[in-house]
Amino acid sequence: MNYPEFKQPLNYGQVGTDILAWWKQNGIFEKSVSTREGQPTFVFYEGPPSANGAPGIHHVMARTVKDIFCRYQTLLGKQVHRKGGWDTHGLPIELQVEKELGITKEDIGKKISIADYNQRCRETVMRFKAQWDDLTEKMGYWVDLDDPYITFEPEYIESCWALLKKLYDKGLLYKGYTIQPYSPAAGTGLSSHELNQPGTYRDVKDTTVVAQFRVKRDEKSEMLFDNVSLDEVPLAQLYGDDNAEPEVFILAWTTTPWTLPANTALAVGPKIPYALVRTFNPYTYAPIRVVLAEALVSRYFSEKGKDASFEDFKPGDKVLPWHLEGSFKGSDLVGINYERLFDFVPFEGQERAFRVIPGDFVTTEDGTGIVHISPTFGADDFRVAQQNDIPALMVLDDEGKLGPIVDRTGRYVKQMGEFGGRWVKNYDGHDESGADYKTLDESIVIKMKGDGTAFKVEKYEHTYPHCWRTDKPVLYYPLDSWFIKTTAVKDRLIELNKTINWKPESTGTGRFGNWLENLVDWNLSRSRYWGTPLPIWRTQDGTEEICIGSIEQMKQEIDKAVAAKVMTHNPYANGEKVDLHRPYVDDIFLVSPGGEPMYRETDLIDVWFDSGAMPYAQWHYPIENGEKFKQNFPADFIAEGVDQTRGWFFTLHALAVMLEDSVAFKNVMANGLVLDKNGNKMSKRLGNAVDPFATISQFGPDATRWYMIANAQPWDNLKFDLAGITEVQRRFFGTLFNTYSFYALYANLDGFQAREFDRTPHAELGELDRWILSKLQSLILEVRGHYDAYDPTKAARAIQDFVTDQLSNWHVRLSRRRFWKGELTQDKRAAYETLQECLVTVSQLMSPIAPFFAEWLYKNMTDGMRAEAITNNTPFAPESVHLTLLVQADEARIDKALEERMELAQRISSLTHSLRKKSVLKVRQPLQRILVPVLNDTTRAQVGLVEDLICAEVNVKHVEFLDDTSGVLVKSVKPNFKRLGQQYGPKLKVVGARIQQMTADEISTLEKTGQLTVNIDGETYTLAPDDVEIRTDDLPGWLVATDGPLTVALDVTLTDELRQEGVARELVNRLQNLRKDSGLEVQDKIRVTLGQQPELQAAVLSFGDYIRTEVQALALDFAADVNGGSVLEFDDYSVPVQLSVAKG
RNA sequence: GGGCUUGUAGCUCAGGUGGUUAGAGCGCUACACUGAUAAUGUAGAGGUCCCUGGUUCGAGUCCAGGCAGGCCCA
Repeated sequence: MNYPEFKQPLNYGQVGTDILAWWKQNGIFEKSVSTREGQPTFVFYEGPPSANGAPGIHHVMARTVKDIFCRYQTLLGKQVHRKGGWDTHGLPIELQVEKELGITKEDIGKKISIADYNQRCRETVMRFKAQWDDLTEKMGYWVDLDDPYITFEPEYIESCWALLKKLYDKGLLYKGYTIQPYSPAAGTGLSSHELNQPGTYRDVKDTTVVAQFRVKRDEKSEMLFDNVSLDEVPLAQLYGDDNAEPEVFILAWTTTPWTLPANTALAVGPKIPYALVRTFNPYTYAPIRVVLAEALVSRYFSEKGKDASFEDFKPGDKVLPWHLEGSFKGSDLVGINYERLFDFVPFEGQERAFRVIPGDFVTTEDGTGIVHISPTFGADDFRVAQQNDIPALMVLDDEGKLGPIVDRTGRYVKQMGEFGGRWVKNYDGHDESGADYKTLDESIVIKMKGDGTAFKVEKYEHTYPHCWRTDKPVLYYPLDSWFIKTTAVKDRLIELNKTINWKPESTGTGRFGNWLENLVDWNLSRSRYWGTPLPIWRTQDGTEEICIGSIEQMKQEIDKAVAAKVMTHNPYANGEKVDLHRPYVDDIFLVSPGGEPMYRETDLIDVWFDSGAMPYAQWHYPIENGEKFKQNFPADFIAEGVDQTRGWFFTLHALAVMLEDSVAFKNVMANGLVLDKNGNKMSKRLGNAVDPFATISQFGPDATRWYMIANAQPWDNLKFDLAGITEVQRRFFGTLFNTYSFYALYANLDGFQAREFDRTPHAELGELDRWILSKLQSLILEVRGHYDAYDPTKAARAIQDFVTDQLSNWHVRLSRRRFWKGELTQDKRAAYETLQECLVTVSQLMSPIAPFFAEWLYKNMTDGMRAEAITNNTPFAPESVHLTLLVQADEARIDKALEERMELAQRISSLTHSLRKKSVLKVRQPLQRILVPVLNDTTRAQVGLVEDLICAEVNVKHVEFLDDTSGVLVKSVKPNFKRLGQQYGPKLKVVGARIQQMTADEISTLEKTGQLTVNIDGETYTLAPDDVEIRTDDLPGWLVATDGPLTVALDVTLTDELRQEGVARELVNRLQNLRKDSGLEVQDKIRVTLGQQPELQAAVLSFGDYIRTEVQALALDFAADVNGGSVLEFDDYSVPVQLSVAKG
């Protein structure tokens, strides 16, 4: 047996495990890399997963995408190394350990030593490694698991240090501050995780104020002044001076009045409309004009006061008269200068501050639509201030350091005049019960009321975060942080990003591009324990510091420190193993050039630095392996979830640009999410998570992968439905399996073994074979194109369509008779060769997506020719499809005309089936002819070439063409709107209507003379043949079916001969069923005896040979009494039958 | 709130540069076909192409504004 045969249905899960075992035994993955030694490389970076949780089905998705392109490039002959990696640091691991130990961050270093704690983290982080490795294998993801990079290893951390030092030496690493949640009572910063603890957000009642910021009149703000409505004479009188104009104020609301002295800017929404309103201050009754969002005017001004008399207004009146004087877009207001509200402390940045700036976070939900910005007390404020070059208001403390106007205990600094030393909130628990007690906020607004800078003061209840330990309100406060100055290379980041091929493109230009446009410096600091420590040591006063770039350098510095008696001894003096984690690095003290001791800055760095450093650190570069690094940088391809856009994708890009002035990757695919079948996020809690292991073992890895890729583009979210896998399995894999089984069954019967080169010359092949081979070449071109463009979905769909619709359902179906009959003729040989070529090529094309099944198919198809191939070193010499070189399309074999006429054959067949159905004539009943109207010779010739195929498919004797000369064609005409529209524009309607009314004579004139002049409403139009589409969709007296320009009529006349042939076919069908039911093998010969029945006997008389050949009967007789056999059921009668196997 | 993205049949998805009658598969119904077939064929039912405006002779497609879902960021 040349080709293995399998029982239906195939167990696809078993195929997966069998092939996997075979791969392992034969080291196929290793060979897929080693056999490409010396070839051009395709560099792939594995984004390291974290093994502290079990893998989910979405990991199958992400890794399938990675695998596809690595395998594809291997098929193209490139060498693709795939070093695996593990991401091992970070907050999720720490939180998991805290949870398991039942401790909080506060307990670390107290209840548990940092050393023990980090040891726990180290053990926890690889907990699910075995499961991950298992999934990797079972899903067929080829990645090198034997030598992965692990981010907690000393070499890896050392590389990170070396890179940090490079950045430091370039001046890109600096200490600054960010605004973070801070608990003054506890004296500590709070992580967002701590802030998300239940109960931290509580309702509080605060004193709020709408503050008035006085606009400076200058060129920029002139528009707010020059459109005073001068016709309102009484106003001028009211101010007592014809030239006097009320001052203009910008209104801004705050729930934290104590931040107002730190105000340095006001933010408006660029697209928001704003209003200029004339009115009075409700506390001082001074005439004023104010700016606020148009949408919020009604919140501050009553309907009653609208355009009310300004003359009649008296101090003390409840209703403020107001008048709308102008409106502006936020963008018009940007750049306006205003006066500082409080000036307790000197401020050097004066001239750059106190400006109106745009802010993307501004809304008209509450307040005034204008946001007060104090860069030292709000994260948004800080960011937007930085982007607009607005300085923060800082004061010098006793030690000469700059700081905010609030100290770390939560009090105003003493320079704050009458408010100096006061608590911003009640952080010390002082007594608030006195009748005269005023909070700082209250004191401030009272002062503002007097100054005429408060427009509205009210108590307001809102939710505000509180420290989970002290129950005191959180302060957003500037805290020290180390930064990488990514803004310094912003332009280069943007420029190089434009050279990256993003899939989908919008993620690169939109999500990532916009992020780069609004870049702020990368905050590296994390106050945690399990991670890469910041390698910076500083003196107490911060004037001297050193950045360590290697273990060697650290040891040398330690020696210096020992010499200077800063350290007692060098713990690594005798070659002890170095652990660069805390607490060990914290116990190292260095000495400054000035002789001062230096202490390590206690921060860890952002784990994203770890993963972004992977192109370098995976090789322990730049400490060593410079050559290896060069060969593997940058990556040709990476792929991760779209959620990595500002994570891994960014850190890779940022580090590559800063360190190498290069991109880190040339092609990147950002894949979407895997949702449940209802479009909801999968989660263990909801119980809708799909278990990848169960899925793979039930459906096999190939159907799972194929479904995920074929169903939706990888960058779209996938609604994961197991029913979809079943469908893929049945429709695609089932069909492909059946096609193979069919081939194997008959090839084995004939003892046929395909050979690589001894084949029927292409020119000698029949239409059907040349057609499918032409389609196959087209498919190769198409699929290669899709893979090259990183579009695996289109590749999968094209392969699927070819296999099910073209190969199985047309080529094989129409070729069946060629396989059934007799000897191994030249035509039969050609049929085998053609099918063999299609199947092997499909196995190659599909192998990146369905690696196991493709392997199964390839091996079944080619194992029999392997020995010869190896001897001659020909394309099928490799034992695995994944070691082959992807076949090139032979474009000489693409015959578009042939593909077109086969499509005509398919459509005509379909129409004929439809007509049979309408006439209730089963396909088994032969009919004389079908009629096909043709209006040009090309179509006629095309259809003529496939006439035999059509006849066989729809069981008619011939195709008859009807042309103009037949005189029976009825033509109709349809306007060609595209052409007519371009030509006639608005007149298309009347022209189109006129065309649809064309008479047969007019059509004929147009056809013969090439033009037709028509008159519509007195205007003359000359029509050309291209302006219309002429078709014949009616044949009087015939039942017709049409499909676009194609029309088919069926001659339903039945002659006696046709009837008899129909009966003969029925008989064949019954006998074949009987053979099958009796369990006979395909090649068994039989003898048949039938009961006497006139119609059958007549049919056998005429078609005996045909029947005997079909059912492989040596004898076919009638007898009066047939007993003990079966009964054949026909439409109107039953006939007993006796069937026996003919020996010999 | 911002950026990006998705919205077409019960479900999953196609629908270059606008062209009048919007398709496929699955599912459903009916009939047929079947010596490779858990396949296949034919027919039927099933659509406010998310909504509202606009541009145009003509909009699923282009523009503007919304609505709803998703991701990331605040």
